[in-house]
Amino acid sequence: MERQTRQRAAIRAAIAQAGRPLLPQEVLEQAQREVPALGLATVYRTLRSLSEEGSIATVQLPGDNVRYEPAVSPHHHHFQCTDCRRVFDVHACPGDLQRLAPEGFQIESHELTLYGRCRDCGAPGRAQARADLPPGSCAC
Amino acid sequence: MERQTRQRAAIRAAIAQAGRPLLPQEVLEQAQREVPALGLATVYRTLRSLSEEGSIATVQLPGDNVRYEPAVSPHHHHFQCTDCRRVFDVHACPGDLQRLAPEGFQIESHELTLYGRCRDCGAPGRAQARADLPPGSCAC
DNA sequence: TTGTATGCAAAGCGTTTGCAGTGAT
DNA sequence: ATCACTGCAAACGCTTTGCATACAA
Repeated sequence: MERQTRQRAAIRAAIAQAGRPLLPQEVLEQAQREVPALGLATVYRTLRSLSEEGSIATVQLPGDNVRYEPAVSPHHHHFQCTDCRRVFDVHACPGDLQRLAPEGFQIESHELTLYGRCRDCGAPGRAQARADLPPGSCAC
Repeated sequence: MERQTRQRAAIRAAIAQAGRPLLPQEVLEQAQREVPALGLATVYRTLRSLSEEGSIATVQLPGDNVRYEPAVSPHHHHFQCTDCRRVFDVHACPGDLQRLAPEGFQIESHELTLYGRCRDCGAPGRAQARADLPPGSCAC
């Protein structure tokens, strides 16, 4: 059975209070304010077990490391800022994606990631967007 | 300037003839049938330069390693079979995604990945889907 | 007391880089 | 003859694992 430890509580709290999906390293830094001796291996082990028990959800963005967020929202997508790289929840969904599938392909689920400028970073100016994010710009 | 080598030709050919996005390791194995002494580092370096010059495109699926495909289609998405893990192009796009963004967020591009059963694998039966793919099933 | 959880360090895995030798121009 | 390209091995960043210790239960 699971044991209640200071480390586990700190990790839970870090994710619950972040307001956005966190990288394991970010979870570590946040949780260390509570438990300074906390190790990264413990963070990874705890994130895995919390994820398996359904307490937290993984956020997988194309070409980026896994992030974790509270497992509250039923279905949503994500927005990543091309400038500050932070990730935000998007509580909307295009819906009806089965129509996009080729003949004979049955869709069970989907992942959508939006890229652009977040509210803080504003429109692209002298500080241009990092070039190492997915292109995919289209007029759709 | 760029030089034409057997290695580069073999790598180009591997991607051009694959018919689906390939992992670097798959590119290596295919290209080694032409140039047995080919090294993985050369594959990575060549994939990068071909990608930068626009000859090939990167395919980044959430939580999976980068794949490469010919840079032909202008804008499309991908379908990954939850059974055989293969990736297929989807030449369709939901479009008009700006409406999904929160106030103040400007969308520049997007990535969409569809998951389900490909034509070959059919509906889920006794051979159940691998559990290590993104969930995200919804009624949208 | 018992055994899970922890911290540290080492190992894995995919990818990148340093360097000397190879080969296209 | 140049100098970009190649192969090998070492280095890297992120994640996982081995092992002895710490601490909930």
